[in-house]
Amino acid sequence: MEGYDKHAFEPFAVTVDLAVFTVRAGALQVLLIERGQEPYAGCRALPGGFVLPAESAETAARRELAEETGLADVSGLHLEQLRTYSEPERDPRMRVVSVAYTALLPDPPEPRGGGDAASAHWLPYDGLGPLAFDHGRILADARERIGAKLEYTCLATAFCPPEFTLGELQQVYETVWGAALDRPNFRRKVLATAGFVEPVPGAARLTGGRGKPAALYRAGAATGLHPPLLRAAPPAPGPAGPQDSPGPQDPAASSPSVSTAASASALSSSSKGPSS
Amino acid sequence: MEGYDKHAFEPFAVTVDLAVFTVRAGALQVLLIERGQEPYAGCRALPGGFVLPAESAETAARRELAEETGLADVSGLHLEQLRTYSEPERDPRMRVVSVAYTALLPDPPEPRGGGDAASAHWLPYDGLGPLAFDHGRILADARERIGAKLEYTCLATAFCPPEFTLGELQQVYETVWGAALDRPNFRRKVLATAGFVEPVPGAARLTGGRGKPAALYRAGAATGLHPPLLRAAPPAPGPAGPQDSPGPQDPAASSPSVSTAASASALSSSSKGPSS
DNA sequence: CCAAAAGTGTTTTCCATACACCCATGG
DNA sequence: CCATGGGTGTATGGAAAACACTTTTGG
Repeated sequence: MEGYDKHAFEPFAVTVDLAVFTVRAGALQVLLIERGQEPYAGCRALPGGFVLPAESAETAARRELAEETGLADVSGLHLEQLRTYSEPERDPRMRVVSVAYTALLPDPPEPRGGGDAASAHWLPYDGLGPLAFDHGRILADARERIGAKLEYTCLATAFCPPEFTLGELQQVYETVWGAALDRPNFRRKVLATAGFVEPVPGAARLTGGRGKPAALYRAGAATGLHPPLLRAAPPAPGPAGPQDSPGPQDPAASSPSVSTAASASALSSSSKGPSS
Repeated sequence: MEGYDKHAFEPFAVTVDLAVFTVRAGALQVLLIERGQEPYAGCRALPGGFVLPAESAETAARRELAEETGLADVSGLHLEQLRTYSEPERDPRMRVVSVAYTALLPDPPEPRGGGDAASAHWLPYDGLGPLAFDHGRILADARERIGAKLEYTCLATAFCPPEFTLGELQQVYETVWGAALDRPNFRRKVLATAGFVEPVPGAARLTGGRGKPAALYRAGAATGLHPPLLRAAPPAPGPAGPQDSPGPQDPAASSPSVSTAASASALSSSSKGPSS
């Protein structure tokens, strides 16, 4: 195993797959493309592409993110490695090892990308049908991780524009967790955590309609939340599980290795009413 | 990017690297090999090897784990994907993308592997010198993850033999976190968390010497800890950071992409007194 | 004036901490 | 009988959940 030989191994293709999320219209939405080519033609799939010889997977992911979203500047967006998927049969054509990334965007991104031939669409996460390859599992893994990271990191601000109200931040939590939070307590918790958010010197802003204008905040310098902001009890280990949050789709299944054991509980939109 | 062509890309080698930890003699120890070949010859490195054409990275990691530890049965050991390292220059010879895994072993594993030519050794994590390639960073990432996961998962039992005492479990926490815990409170917390540990019907056991015999426990079915078992405040965000836990070595650096902003705080062994 | 959303205050409950203390064993 | 480690009990402080209440806007 120490003897390197460029031809001792079959060529592996290395790609990146992107699970790009945003919160809009009170729903968690995902950026998906529709495949044209044959393996899974017509199916929805995660955006992605090859890692070029001179770039890291991280660089490739950010490049693809720019191409697929059509955004000019993606340097400020949250992009984070999820994990790597390497099952030998995950692509029927050849051996493809894919490094999956999760990206988080604030609400107002361009609805569809323009860089590529395959058009990308924002679709609500709940009620998605099966995806191409093992992308359903990748997406489910990404979604689970986001929900978990909201508990103990300041990640939620990545879903918000540069300046936001605490109400918007709370909506991010409520949308991702699928549970209502007590506003006074949420407020206290966020403000008590040093470096989570910081007030903007400017004045207050209307919320778009009736209601008292809300103060504006910026994301702070902190990345971790100590102590964490806990939700009820998502990982119901075994019995007696009154499921709450939308356990949305369970497309290309496979059992997660770490296993939260809490599988889907279809209570969102029972059948798929997607493109409306 | 949709047009597949087996020759459109330069061949990537895909490998696995293993960060294998154990707790022995009150210290966190790591399994390392000493390189014979030239790039970084004589340097310590993580065990690892190529992913074979027909296997997944996970399978390759478990195979390497068996080879390097010399253990006959590694099926019960905790093995978990850490992340993938893909910087173009991480191996001077060619393009190597490496999927890193973290493995946790109970105390009494064979001290060194026998499968491979390169002999593996257990070495205390604190006070290590620089490692080959970017393995120093990989190891640091793995170590950080372990410390964090002890807080909100039942991972600690992976460091323990099939049957263990609460004192042993507590020692795992204290060793990994580098902080003393209050025994009565630790005990209550662990026993109050359903599914963390379960008592063994058999009788009590001596602790090896003086002291009251301790009850034996087994790992339970739960994977997550709700609520978590928090330590003091590891990620000091920016200013005014009275560092506590040993920020051990910071070998082959590079700035982490996700960045906890809290970089190493050399207070363990001030300078590097490595190979002693 | 009413609805809706922001923001403040208060009470209650629970949990983590910090101890004091008893039990069982080896020397 | 004393040191050592296992195990139990208990008081106290602080934070989180629950909820009543005021403020400020638009219709």
